[in-house]
Amino acid sequence: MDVKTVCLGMLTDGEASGYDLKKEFESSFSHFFAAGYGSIYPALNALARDGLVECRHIAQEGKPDRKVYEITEAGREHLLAALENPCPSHKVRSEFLATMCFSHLMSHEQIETVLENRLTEMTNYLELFKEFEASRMEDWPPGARFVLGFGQTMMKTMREYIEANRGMLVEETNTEHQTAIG
Amino acid sequence: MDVKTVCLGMLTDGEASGYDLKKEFESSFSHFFAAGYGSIYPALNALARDGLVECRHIAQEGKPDRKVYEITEAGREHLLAALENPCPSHKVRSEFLATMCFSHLMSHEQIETVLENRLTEMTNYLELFKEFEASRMEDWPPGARFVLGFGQTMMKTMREYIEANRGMLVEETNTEHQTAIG
DNA sequence: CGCAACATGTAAGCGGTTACATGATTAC
DNA sequence: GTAATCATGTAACCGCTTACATGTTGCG
Repeated sequence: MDVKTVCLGMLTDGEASGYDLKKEFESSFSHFFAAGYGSIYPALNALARDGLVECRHIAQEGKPDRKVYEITEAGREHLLAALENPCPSHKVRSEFLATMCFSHLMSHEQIETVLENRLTEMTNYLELFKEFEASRMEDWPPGARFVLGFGQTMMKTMREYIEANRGMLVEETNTEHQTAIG
Repeated sequence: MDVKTVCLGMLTDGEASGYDLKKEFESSFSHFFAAGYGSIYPALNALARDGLVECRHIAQEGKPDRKVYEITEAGREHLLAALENPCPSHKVRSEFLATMCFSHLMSHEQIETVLENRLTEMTNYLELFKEFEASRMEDWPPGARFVLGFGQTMMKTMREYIEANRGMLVEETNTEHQTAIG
């Protein structure tokens, strides 16, 4: 499933511009699917070219036209076909974990910094999620609530795991870490 | 951090061939960093070209030469520099969660299938992790143990979350799911 | 005065995936 | 016989990231 298909899915919730979709990628989708303007705008153009969405231009003063996209019947069919994949992937790519694999080559200060930064990022996510909960969540489709809860649970678990196990990495007796010279 | 750097890190544990490294990507790294032969072999060639690893050819009968790589002093320095990044990323890309966002467009059977397949994949990971625990884990550096525990905790939590919350997606009263015709 | 938000796009480049190519040995 | 394991690679392709390009409005 690529950016095109996710955009199509977002448009089932109502018409939107590329700018609007970007905000959705940055908010409710941010913890599991990244996309920038460089992917979104070309994706919408391709969807329009293939007749899966229709575009309405809305003129504005001093700004480029707002281009609002609406999913078509063909688009809905295409989306439903994409959703038939029984094994959608769930991939993690973690430089963080790769770094921790080699923590015995790092100083305790370096390790602490990396862990603190990761904890901060997870706290930021949790605060973002809390904002969602504050607003009209009861209108959300069940899937969206499931996905939000999933993200919350994962972030909390990661935070707890790091807090409970950071001692493994820094409280060992080897204050003198191995260096390149070693 | 790219495949090259991770290969370099793996080689701090002792010399290895591309084939060996692939096995490591498929085992202890599988839950957070994917790499196929098409990335690994070119990566090792590039590392050798840049003097970060050295290559020994070992002749074999009826098979291509086994090419065993060893990290160099320059390689160690390069790796340590890479490990200085205080904010290594941790990215999730989940077609699974994207699919669940649109579960209100799917039949209950489809949703169940997707959930079952995801549960199976997590169970497979947990069995893989259990195998690691059975073998000489006490020799592992602390970082590797931390990362294994991290993976176990995440997989267990995901499994529990899905089992506890699948009802959100399929037990609702809307047995008649929305279709493209709707 | 400067920054954030609004709003859309292109183009180069990069990194990784997939498919292809080869071929012996061993175990079932 | 047939599949898996051992063992290395190339090349085309694809999708996404990054940097660039442009310009207004409104807030502090």
